[in-house]
Amino acid sequence: MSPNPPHFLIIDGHSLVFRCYYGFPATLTLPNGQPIHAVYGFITLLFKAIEDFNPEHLCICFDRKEPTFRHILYEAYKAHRPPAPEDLFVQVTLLKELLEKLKIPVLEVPGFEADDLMGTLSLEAKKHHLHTLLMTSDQDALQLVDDTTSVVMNSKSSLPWVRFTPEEVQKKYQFSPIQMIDYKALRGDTSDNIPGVPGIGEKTATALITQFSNLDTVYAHLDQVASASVRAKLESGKEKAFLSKELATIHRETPLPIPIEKLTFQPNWVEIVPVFEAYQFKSLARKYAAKAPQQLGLFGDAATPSKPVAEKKNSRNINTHEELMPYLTLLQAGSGIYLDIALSSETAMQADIVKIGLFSDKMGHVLECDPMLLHSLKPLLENTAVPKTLHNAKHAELALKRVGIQLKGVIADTLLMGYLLNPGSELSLGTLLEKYFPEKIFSTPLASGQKTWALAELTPLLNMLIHTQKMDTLLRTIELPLAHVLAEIEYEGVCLDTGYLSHLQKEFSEQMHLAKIHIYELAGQEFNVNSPKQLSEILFDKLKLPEFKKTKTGRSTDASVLEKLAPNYPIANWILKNRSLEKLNSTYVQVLPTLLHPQTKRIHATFNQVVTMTGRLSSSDPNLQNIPIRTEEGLKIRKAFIPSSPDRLILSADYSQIELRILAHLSQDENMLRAFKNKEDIHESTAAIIHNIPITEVTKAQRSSAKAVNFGIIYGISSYGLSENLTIPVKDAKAIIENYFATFPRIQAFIDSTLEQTRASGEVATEFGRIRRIPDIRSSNFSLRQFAERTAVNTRIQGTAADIMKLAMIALQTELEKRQAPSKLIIQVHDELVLDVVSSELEKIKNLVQNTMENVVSWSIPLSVDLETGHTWAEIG
DNA sequence: TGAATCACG
DNA sequence: ACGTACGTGATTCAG
Repeated sequence: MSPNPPHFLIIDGHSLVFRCYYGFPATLTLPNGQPIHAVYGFITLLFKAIEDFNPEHLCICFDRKEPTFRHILYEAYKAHRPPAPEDLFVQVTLLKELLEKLKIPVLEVPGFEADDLMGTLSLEAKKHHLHTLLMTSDQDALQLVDDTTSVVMNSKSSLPWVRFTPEEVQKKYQFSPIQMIDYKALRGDTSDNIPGVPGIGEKTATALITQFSNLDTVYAHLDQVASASVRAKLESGKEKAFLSKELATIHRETPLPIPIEKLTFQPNWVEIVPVFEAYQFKSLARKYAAKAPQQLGLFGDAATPSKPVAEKKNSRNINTHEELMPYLTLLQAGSGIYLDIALSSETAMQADIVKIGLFSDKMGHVLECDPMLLHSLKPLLENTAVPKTLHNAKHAELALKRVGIQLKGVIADTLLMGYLLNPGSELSLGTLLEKYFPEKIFSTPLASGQKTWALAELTPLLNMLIHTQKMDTLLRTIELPLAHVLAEIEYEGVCLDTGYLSHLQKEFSEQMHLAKIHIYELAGQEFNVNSPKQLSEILFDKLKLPEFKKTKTGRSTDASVLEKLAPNYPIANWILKNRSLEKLNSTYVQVLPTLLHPQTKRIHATFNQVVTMTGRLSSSDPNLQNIPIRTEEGLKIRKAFIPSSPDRLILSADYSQIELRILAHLSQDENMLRAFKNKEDIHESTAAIIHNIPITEVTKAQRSSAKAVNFGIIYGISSYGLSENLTIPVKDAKAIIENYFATFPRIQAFIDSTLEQTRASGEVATEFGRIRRIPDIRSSNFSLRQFAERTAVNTRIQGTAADIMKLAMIALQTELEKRQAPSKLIIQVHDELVLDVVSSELEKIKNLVQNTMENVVSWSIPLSVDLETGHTWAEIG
């Protein structure tokens, strides 16, 4: 697909080759043994980019070894950078040779960096009415972004590239591209050895730029800087700041030895393919050999015509209301549609709908989306009687809901089907198509028109596979309805007390500063406490503290080690303190306010339904399932989560001991069943039974050890694991476990029969028929087999609990909708549901939530739910 | 990008 | 004799 205005693709050669050097396996070599993986990676990505962006102009820029004006300005520029590996240097030379053979324009100018060339070329491009794409992973280039210039970076996710427009830069960094320079001037850049203002970090720099907009204004209004310490740092670092600004500024007046008109590239495959073959780039040679006689086509290899090629003839674009109406009438009366809602970005809460693909009765259509057209589709999309099949209906539902359309009639979702059939694997539509129809040929990524066709191909097969594995009920009564519940939760979002968070930020920073003073004092020097490597050198080499634990690469400094050191060495305590604050600060305090949605001013996390191996949900951007609760400091973060208005409250409802209750039900252990029926404290009862004493005589230590064993059972117990957890000798742990199984023989039997079934079938299933394959259960490798055994036991319990929670969520959401209750579900944390409740209906909602959650199944044990209400999520009562 | 670390259930 | 608790996601450093 060619973008509308002609494009100029400019590549930062060293940046890309550096990435490829680390990003591609170093196994590829020339016949003489010379590694060539970085060259191969570079060429692969280059041609991928040419395919994706179809640029009219192209140029690869390289740095030169001669000093630049920056070195003259500042001796230390790029000084502390560790030298690149020798082998990388050789590959750069090989790459330049290859580029010459391929007739790809290369540009380098002595005394200037690739950045300066890119800046100059992009400016030049404007005069020629070209849009510029700068491909680099160097953040410095972001300062060049404007309305006709964007930066393209490699991405690990499903999309190969991320494109930064001015809006994207603003979103990510909170300031405009040009302010990037002022930001760097303050903050510095360790990798280039740009000093910045000493003591000013990422956070302060961002705050200053947001307040004052640029460096000059900061210094013109120093008196307005709130913090006295920051003001002092700015004053003493003024010279460095302005020097840094010069160093960070890309020079856009580089003399160009070649006119821009000459920097073009039209691939001549007949010439290029033999070059690939000579370098033994076999897959590239094969890929482009097919294209040698013709230009790049939508469906790739034309020598093997297959269904999509035929389908394409049946596909047409609809662009006007008049074209759409007769077709709509047909669809309303038809047997159902395959639907693809294409969005402008991955995040459905922010993206615009750009295209809609429809496929029915072997006819495919793609609508270029505008608000009018979308409105015409509303009756069809909201019609429950028109069955719809999508890939990721939750995503589509969310995007449509934002434009006032409530998607209804979803009867199948290939994403959810793929997940049930293969939890834990990659599930994009293209991947599924490749997996289930390896013989079909299609372009990657799938074009809009192909997506609905892929849905139509995949759905019958996936349905059949779901049916043969007896997961129809699981799909239709749990996963499909849950997708709707999650869409509602994500759409609703959560409110945040940002004023409180910025106050917390100050508090944490002060405490961290204090902790660092003590650490440096005790260590006798300053160092990066966040670097496990530097820390272990200080602790174990310099201070000669005892070593307790190793990691793959060195000596562990994790919390368990530091806790062992703490009684004798105060530095360990300060490090622990600093670490936990650093964690809370960087993961939550700093990040949460930046994730507020620009319109709703709420946090809209994603609740992912297709990630885990066990059937649990996961949450991301942000992860709302690991908001702190266990420590006093952590709990302060939970206080930032507040109801959406003053007349509302946060209601939290959590299942009490759901996993142990499931264990009691599955094992039918009489003692455990009785304890739950009698509403006893399960860990205390366990201790009483183990020691054969009355419950009233159980000591705290006995209870806590019984608790560890109970958890151990859920995790698939091992004597070593228990010994680590209780910090006791392995043989003591072993004795405890043996005694436990002697006392609870049914639990031993439950584990044994789980393993037996798993060994027989190679898979384990929850009570609702969710399947996880455990091939390693038959492994001859002891360690793998043991791991598989623990996994099998745990999955049966954890997965069943996840299924129960999902059922409860669906039942609850259904009832809330039926009542048109203003109270909303906002968060799920595995065994806990959080609601934003209108105070006036609090009692009604509390009853509803408790009854729904407790009665979702009627098994041998009662389910029990604890409710708590508060003005924040921190359970302040 | 992988390893180490740590937040949650 | 083996070598470790189960399931997630985010941040940081360093290559």
